[in-house]
Amino acid sequence: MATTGRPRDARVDAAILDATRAILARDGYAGLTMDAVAEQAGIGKAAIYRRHATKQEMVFAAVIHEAELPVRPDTGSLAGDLTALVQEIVDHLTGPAASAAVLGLLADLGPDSALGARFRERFVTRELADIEALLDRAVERGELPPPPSRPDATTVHALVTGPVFAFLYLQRTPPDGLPERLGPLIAGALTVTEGPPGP
Amino acid sequence: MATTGRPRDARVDAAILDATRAILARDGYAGLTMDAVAEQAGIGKAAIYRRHATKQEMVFAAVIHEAELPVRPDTGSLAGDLTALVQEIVDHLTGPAASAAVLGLLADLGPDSALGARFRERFVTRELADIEALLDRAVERGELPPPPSRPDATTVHALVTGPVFAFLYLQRTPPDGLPERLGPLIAGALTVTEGPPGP
Amino acid sequence: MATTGRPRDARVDAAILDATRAILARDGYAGLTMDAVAEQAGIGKAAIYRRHATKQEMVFAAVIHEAELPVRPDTGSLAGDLTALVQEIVDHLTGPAASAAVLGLLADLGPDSALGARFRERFVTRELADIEALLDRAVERGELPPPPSRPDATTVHALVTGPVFAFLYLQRTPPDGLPERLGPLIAGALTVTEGPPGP
Amino acid sequence: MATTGRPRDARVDAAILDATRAILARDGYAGLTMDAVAEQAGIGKAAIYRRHATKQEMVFAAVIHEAELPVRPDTGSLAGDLTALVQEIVDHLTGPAASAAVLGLLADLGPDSALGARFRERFVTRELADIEALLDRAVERGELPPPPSRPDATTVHALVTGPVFAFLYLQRTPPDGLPERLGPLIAGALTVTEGPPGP
DNA sequence: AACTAATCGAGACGGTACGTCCGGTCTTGCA
DNA sequence: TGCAAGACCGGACGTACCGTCTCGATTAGTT
Repeated sequence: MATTGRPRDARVDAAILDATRAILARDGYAGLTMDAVAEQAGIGKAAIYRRHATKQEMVFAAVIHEAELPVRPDTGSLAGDLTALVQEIVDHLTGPAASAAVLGLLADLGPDSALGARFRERFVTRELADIEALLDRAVERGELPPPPSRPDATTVHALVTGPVFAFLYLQRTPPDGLPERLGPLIAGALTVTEGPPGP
Repeated sequence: MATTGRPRDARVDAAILDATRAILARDGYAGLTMDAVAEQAGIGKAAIYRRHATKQEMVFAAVIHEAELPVRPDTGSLAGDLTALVQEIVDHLTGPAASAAVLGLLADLGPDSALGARFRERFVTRELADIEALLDRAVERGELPPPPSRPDATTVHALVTGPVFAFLYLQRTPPDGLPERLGPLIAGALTVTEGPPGP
Repeated sequence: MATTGRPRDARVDAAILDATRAILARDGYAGLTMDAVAEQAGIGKAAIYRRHATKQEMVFAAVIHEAELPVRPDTGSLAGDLTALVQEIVDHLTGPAASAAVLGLLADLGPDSALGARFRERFVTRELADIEALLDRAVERGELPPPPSRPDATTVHALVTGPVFAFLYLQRTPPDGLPERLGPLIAGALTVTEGPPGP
Repeated sequence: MATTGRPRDARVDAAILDATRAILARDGYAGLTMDAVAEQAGIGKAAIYRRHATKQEMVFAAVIHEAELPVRPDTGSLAGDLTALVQEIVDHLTGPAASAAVLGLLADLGPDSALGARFRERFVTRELADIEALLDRAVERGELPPPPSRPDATTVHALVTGPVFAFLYLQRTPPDGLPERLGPLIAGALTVTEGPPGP
């Protein structure tokens, strides 16, 4: 049915996402308006809706999808690897656009939407693979027992991302030095699941 | 200035909060409308705004403020106390109305609003006192070193509430057995703050 | 179902219709925007749609329905009565709002709509009664034969309004002196249907 | 500047005008969309705008310009000539496309546009020449006095087209037998311009 | 018993954002 | 250069929601 036609203008794609991020940083998620995005981007609203079915999709694309996940090198220890992981999550969530958007997005998505699934795929599933590798390295180093005693990747994910969320969005604590404090703490939680190491 | 006039009808107070919870459970936070609450409660919108200045205040009152915080008994161990604390938070957040409202509320409140401060007072400050007592008990038992080496209450709060948020709202994992798994894990994190056990 | 509630504000009704007429006079029917009406009237769009289901209904109410039909006195002759009738139609159609709206309204209405029927009721049916009386007076004076030879009221209506439309909207001729010229002409058409009056 | 290049496809011209007429007949003037015309014609929108500067121009071309004006023979009497003229106008305006378009076009054109002038040229100026001839023939026959007493062509034009418009678009009367009734009536109006027959 | 004053359900109010649609222009690749 | 396809900007559409205001009708407490 669709043959060729005029192709989408890549500059328009970029302008939409840039404007979305700028407005998020300036006015927050609640102050983000489709008309404002269109005006700031210098485009028509139809150009937005041609690309993003809903406001949530657009914000997701601007804030979550665009962010490139960096490689996670082996730091030589479980605590170091976890510190690096926390650092990365903190970096993600403290950007001006992301910090304004994440909660609103999470709230709007709900448990059942298709976009909610994609959101979780990005924020959960994809991290889980990295965490799995991180844990395997710790087992090789002897820091953790081999499976099935080895801690669950899902649990580690919750232990890593959860406190970051709590610090940033519940307590609204500034994130300075957070990774360095959280990383070893979580490593401690994982290495001694059967009680404190007595002599 | 204010003499007497007709007193407020307590049944209206209850009807508003009940309707709010019912609609939250049925339609979620995004589907919650002031007109819908009024209709479902069989009252006028003015009666709502006479009691709650904004939609967020109303939801806060219906979901957060109403819930009575239980007493937290001494379970005899740090891990037990933490398990009980996690259990209570999980209970709070898994009710049909609360689970629908918390994220939306958190997003709408933002870092600066007065209601945001009250929300945090409920969810953070008030918990901090209990956590402080919980930690003191652990010091007395010899499970933790005395201050200043004793872990920070804010950190413990983040370690406790954070993973619960992560499981419920990021991973959308069912909360079965969560407290029993999380409690000891966090206790482990606190008892070995000086790094993993040596070789 | 509907009990009392706050009654509609009559000043809002008037503001809407006034704004409609002002914008019609300034920007024409094509330039008439619901947003512009709302802004000019200093009200919200919802207040308009609460009263008028469509733009056409609103224009109809502003331009057609409001106009009060004057009484039509007996001028003593068929030609005089017809001249007065033409004069009145010309007056109706040369107002700044009406002249801008009538054609657009007529076009938008179409043959089948309910509003089209109301439009015709105003512009046709209601005139027909007056024309009937006018013709009866002419029969009494002996200017016209009694029924069934007496001309049809529908035909007279078309002979009266048609040329006015043609002058105003097809030829765009200024309406100066139109009634004085058209009235006797139509009277002539009616009095000699069987050919010119020969001696 | 303009060289040659690929010549325009005459089948495209026809497809556009056919589609325009079909959609006008099916959906009316208000339902006529440029995209719909392009799709129905199986062509691109650019091909339309290469031929017609605006939607109005296109409709004008499809409905007004295409119609070829027939020759108007001498019927031997003023009433006969006028009947034939009315018949022709009725024929023009009762086609499914024309009847849907004329009012909308007239409304969109307004008094000042260039296309409005062309519309009037077709519907007024061009008829005026024929009416002039028609009147001259009547003068030769002795049915009318010679100029300057002879009726004005513009007036005759309004007397002829006006009632047809009124019957078709105001009253929405079926046009059966209209020319036969209107022709003699207008002839009567013209022959007795000095008032009703005395006693 | 009359008065006062705040409440009640109902719903209109101004403002603002939504997502859709259309007119007229521009840009692809193909012919 | 023409052509089909379709993206582009601008702007109006009619709907929905928030928080406020205004009715007439209660419902106490105060005179």
